[in-house]
Amino acid sequence: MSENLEELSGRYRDILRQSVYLVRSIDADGELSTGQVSTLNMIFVEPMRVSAIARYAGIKVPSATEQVIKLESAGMVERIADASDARVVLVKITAFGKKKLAVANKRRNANMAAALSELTSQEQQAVADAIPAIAKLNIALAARL
Amino acid sequence: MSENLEELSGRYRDILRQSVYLVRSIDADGELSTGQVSTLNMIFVEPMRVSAIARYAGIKVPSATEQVIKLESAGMVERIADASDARVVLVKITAFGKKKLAVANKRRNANMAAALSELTSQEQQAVADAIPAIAKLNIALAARL
DNA sequence: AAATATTGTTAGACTGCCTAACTATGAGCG
DNA sequence: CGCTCATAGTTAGGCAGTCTAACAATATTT
Repeated sequence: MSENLEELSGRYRDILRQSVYLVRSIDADGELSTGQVSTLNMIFVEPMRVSAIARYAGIKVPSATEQVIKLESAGMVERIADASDARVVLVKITAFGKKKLAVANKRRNANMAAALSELTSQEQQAVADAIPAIAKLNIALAARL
Repeated sequence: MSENLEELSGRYRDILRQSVYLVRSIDADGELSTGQVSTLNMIFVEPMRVSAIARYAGIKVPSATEQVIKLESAGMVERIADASDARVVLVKITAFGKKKLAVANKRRNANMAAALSELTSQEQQAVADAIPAIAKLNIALAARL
């Protein structure tokens, strides 16, 4: 089993690396970068701290600050104060940001759906079945950081 | 079906985005960057052209040239001429490069294998089963570029 | 009240990607 | 043959996104 896991690790890492480049390339010509879409998705429901954004995005706080500044100057988020702690900056999505995000998500999902449609239904099912396992795998990976 | 695909697209993109930052973070403290490991893996068996490296890595030729130059100055690859076409540069891994790659791969695979070992065998199987489908999906994505 | 910790920003540097322009070689065609 | 066009790779310059280190402002602890 241990040997199988080593081998599976290698193959999974390969496919993942490939996916990364492809998704980045395909998303490249949009108005919003991948990181911006992630950030907007994160704060869609409720405002988040800069530090929380950094943690969830897997980047350091100064990098998150930068992203937020860019989004703010584009009018897609606003920085609001936290009532209970004056050090904290809460990042809130604006109506304009929601609109932009919807467009970006739609385009990205359409691209992915078009690619998925070229798979057989068995293959689509295999991808769908793997998602919960990958989610769990990601939690295990995150714990190793 | 179309609606299912949209939904699957969103979920798959989410999980992928998450995976990307996790793998990047986990691999970060090694001596070789992710891109360098990819390149060395590609040319492990036989030398490849710069253009082929670029294509497989999903980057442009000048970026591949850059990577190759770095690997060359680190002594991990050498550039050799193609006998049948003087324009072509073949990139060949050196013994030192193989050694470095083995270390990097071992560490990366160990990290991944440790995470995979926390999954049930059904979940591991689901990941393994999805890999061919994702490979095909990636080809479909690549065709949209 | 003072020392320490936390939150976020600023400054400066680095990596890795891009496009555009260039050199050198090969291929097609009169 | 020699001209034109295509292909392979490099060089140059620029940009986005990340990092660490140092800082300011506020909270918490002692």
